[in-house]
Amino acid sequence: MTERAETSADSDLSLANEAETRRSADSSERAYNIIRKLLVEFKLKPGERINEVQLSRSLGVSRTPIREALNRLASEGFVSLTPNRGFFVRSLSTEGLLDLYELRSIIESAAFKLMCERAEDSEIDRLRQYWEAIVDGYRDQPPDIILAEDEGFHLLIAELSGNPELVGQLASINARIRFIRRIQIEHPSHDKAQITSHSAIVEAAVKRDAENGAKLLREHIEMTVSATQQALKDALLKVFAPDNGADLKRRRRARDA
Amino acid sequence: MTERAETSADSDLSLANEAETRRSADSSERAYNIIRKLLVEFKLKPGERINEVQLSRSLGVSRTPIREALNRLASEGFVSLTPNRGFFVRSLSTEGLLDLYELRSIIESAAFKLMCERAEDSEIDRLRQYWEAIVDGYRDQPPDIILAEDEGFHLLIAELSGNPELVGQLASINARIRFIRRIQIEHPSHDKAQITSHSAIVEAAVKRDAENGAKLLREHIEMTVSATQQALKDALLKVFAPDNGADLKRRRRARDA
DNA sequence: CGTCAAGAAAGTGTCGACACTATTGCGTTC
DNA sequence: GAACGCAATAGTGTCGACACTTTCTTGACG
Repeated sequence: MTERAETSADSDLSLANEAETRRSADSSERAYNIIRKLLVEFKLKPGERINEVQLSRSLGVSRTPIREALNRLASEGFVSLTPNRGFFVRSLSTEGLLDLYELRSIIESAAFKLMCERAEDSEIDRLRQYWEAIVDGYRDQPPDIILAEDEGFHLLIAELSGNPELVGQLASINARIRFIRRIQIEHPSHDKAQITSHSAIVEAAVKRDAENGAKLLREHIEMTVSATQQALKDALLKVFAPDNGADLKRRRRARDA
Repeated sequence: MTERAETSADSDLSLANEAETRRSADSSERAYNIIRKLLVEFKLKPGERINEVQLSRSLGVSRTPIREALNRLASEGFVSLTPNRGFFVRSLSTEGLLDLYELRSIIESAAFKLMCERAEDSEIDRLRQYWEAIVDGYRDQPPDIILAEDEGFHLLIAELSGNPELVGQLASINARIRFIRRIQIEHPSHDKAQITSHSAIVEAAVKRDAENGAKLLREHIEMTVSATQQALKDALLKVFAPDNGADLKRRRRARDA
């Protein structure tokens, strides 16, 4: 069932981020990317136990790189490890997602303030340029591109804060909520508001209006949260009831610690 | 040199935290704790390459659990992995430390605000009780206890924020700066200010004065930063020049990306 | 005397195998 | 017929070995 992971998955996945520790095109790295993709696309379902042997067979490598990848994913919060029972897919319950968005909001607004204090004028201008370069065709891009551009925008703010730890944190959060953001982006209702938000944020940055910009960011992120809840329900429904979307009452999955 | 890791290290290390994924008393977990202890105590020196075979010999296990532990530590930022060259101890340069403290400050003040908004009265009271229970003997405890109590205090605030992601982040940050905090605690100059800080923070919590409490926390943390810089210098000196503390000019270590 | 190259040594990345733990299925007993 | 325990199965945790890469050593050449 989880067999036959698409083998072309190792290339296009790491769109944007991960300012962390880098690796090469090892088996281990490849496994990490593929498994993470399986996770964010719900090919591996929330709450499910991960069978290392199956995975190693379907990826064509031994269990060692699989386990290394899973350990890494456990540190990043994608999966959890119960001692002699194995790795489990951590189900992002609704609250879990909201917690993540809240953390993101905290970090981003803090990053914005720091950027206002510290960044060079030329750097602020880079942010402006970045946004202006993509704003025109923004709505017309495919979802993956929109997502990458959006993440890039926010990551750039984090970078201009001058604190690499913030960048790392944000990148890690992004990876965990990427799947839901992609779903959201496909609800076209949101794009317009997103564009005006970003423009307003850039404007605040140019003025170095830390308070207002931070507030805009908070609102920008929190605005998406309600839509997120619906998107999450849709996603879970799609996962647990791929065809018959009828009896959604009985689907009481997504229970997590 | 790094041989003979103290074998009694697996018990007392995990003082406080790690609300993350849990494991058992596996070899892997044991290795993780021991290696992390070696790292925070500078037994493994910043910038140094970590020899897996040596480590596995000195811990009496094979390389597999060693590598799992190192992967975990890499995700947490303690070490870095260069593809075919191995794991390296990430040297916490001065800026790196300041970045971490800044992140900590951001998260803690945000947590305080959220706690003020959300926590039950009884929970706030738990914070008050926690602090009152330890404040009397605070100064007289051994450093490790003081450190654990201090971390516990701040972690409790994070818990009362109601956002487990904040707890996890803070726990992870704590682990990375623990070594320097321990050194700081041994400079007795600081205790007094710390005690009054904590008391003031509790007071603000009881009044649910989010703004003031967050400000106090920021100051409380930033206050330690200048002391931290000196403490870091001392620590590095001790590490790289264990006996002859004379020519500190030539020690140009702690260079990091 | 310094530079470079080839070979030797050391070290990482991955594998298959085995021991031990958890789980499942079956038969026994009340 | 249900609960319990026991055996069989499935799955994780760890090991030692080997291939391949990097690093060090040695020796030849300019």
